[in-house]
Amino acid sequence: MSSDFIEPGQPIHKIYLIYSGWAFRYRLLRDGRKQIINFALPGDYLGVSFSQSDGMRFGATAVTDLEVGIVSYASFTRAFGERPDLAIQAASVIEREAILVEEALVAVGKLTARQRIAWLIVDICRRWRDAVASEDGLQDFPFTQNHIADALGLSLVHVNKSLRALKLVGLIKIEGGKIRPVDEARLMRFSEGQHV
Amino acid sequence: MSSDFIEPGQPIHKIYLIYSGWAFRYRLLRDGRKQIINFALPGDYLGVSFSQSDGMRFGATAVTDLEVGIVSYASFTRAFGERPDLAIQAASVIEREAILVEEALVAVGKLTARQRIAWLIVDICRRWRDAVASEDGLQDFPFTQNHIADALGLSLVHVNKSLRALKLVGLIKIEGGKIRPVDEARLMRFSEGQHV
DNA sequence: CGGCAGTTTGAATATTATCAAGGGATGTGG
DNA sequence: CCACATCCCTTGATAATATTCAAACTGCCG
Repeated sequence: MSSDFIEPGQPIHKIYLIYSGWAFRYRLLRDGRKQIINFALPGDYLGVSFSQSDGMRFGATAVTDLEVGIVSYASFTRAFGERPDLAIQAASVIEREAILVEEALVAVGKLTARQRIAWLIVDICRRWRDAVASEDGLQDFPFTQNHIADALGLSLVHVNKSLRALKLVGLIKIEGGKIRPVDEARLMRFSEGQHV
Repeated sequence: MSSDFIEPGQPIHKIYLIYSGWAFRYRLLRDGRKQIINFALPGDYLGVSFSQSDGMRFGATAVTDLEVGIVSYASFTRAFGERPDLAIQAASVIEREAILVEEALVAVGKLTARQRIAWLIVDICRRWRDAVASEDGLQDFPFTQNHIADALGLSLVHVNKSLRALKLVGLIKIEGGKIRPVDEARLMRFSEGQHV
């Protein structure tokens, strides 16, 4: 019961647009470990691609219940014949996602465990605000510590200890199992290595 | 004398196509460290983008002497009016690069230092072969250990020690300061965590 | 020759992973 | 309703991995 809706290696046939809920895109290693490439929230697309390949290079898993729009890959491709400007839209989608992945690479490559976690929380909150425009900010941080570990290149145990440390210094709260930033600006500065 | 030809933060005005030579794309952290996002070799584009932004999100540095083709961003944008199919080409360029970055994220997130280095060498060799089609394979691995460190999220010292370890077990050679794979298939298996 | 960029090494330290175990909440079948 | 399983979180101890610091060596070039 892995709630995958895209399986790595499967032929490409659909593009998904998330209406509500959370998901993530991941790649599998040969030994079964997974690296989460990015998290997807309402407004994000999954599966947009111009390159023919044997099958999906990644998998996608639902984290919560999900409402999605689905476009068959065939009609996606066909659409460019009639409305070539759509290609630019699609390219923008790919590019936006690529920028996210680049930022994840910087975080995983250069930041400490605590900074990475801070970065992820801030990034999720910012994207939630941009996409859903709730002035309240993010109500529920929907990921488990295991998700965080798989996304940030850390072990589950170390994620847990780092979260407690962040909580201890007052950068985050954990209420009812849910992570919340206390002061997002401060958390962001911390993730950028400035003293808090 | 940093040989940057794209400066982070500068307004976008040009797209580069590399004819010959090596370069890399990087992001700066606030404390001055840099994360190399990807290496670029002949046939690779730098600066292709559909999203308006205040300035380049990354910098690009020449590693060797470089021959490049340059297209102004204005004419790049204009071209889509006349030849909308070009948008698909450009999107493919962005997507291909995004795939590289995803693979780097997996390597940095999940592999040991030695495996990361092996992965990078194999990746560079493969792309060289695909782009330049020299049956000889890569003559010169053009990067310094510092470049490798900045690309893989490792310290210079650790890169050095890992390289010697790879040399010791016969996975690579270092001749005249140049790194070369001994057996690329074996190196690839090693980077994937299978016993060599 | 002197300087510079790149590489190499050892020692001490810090960060992170692994192993092992247990706790709390939730759900399901008997 | 209880017994059991499962998933997620938590903690401590130990080991592996990587960083930092300091120093020195190399080849090359002006």
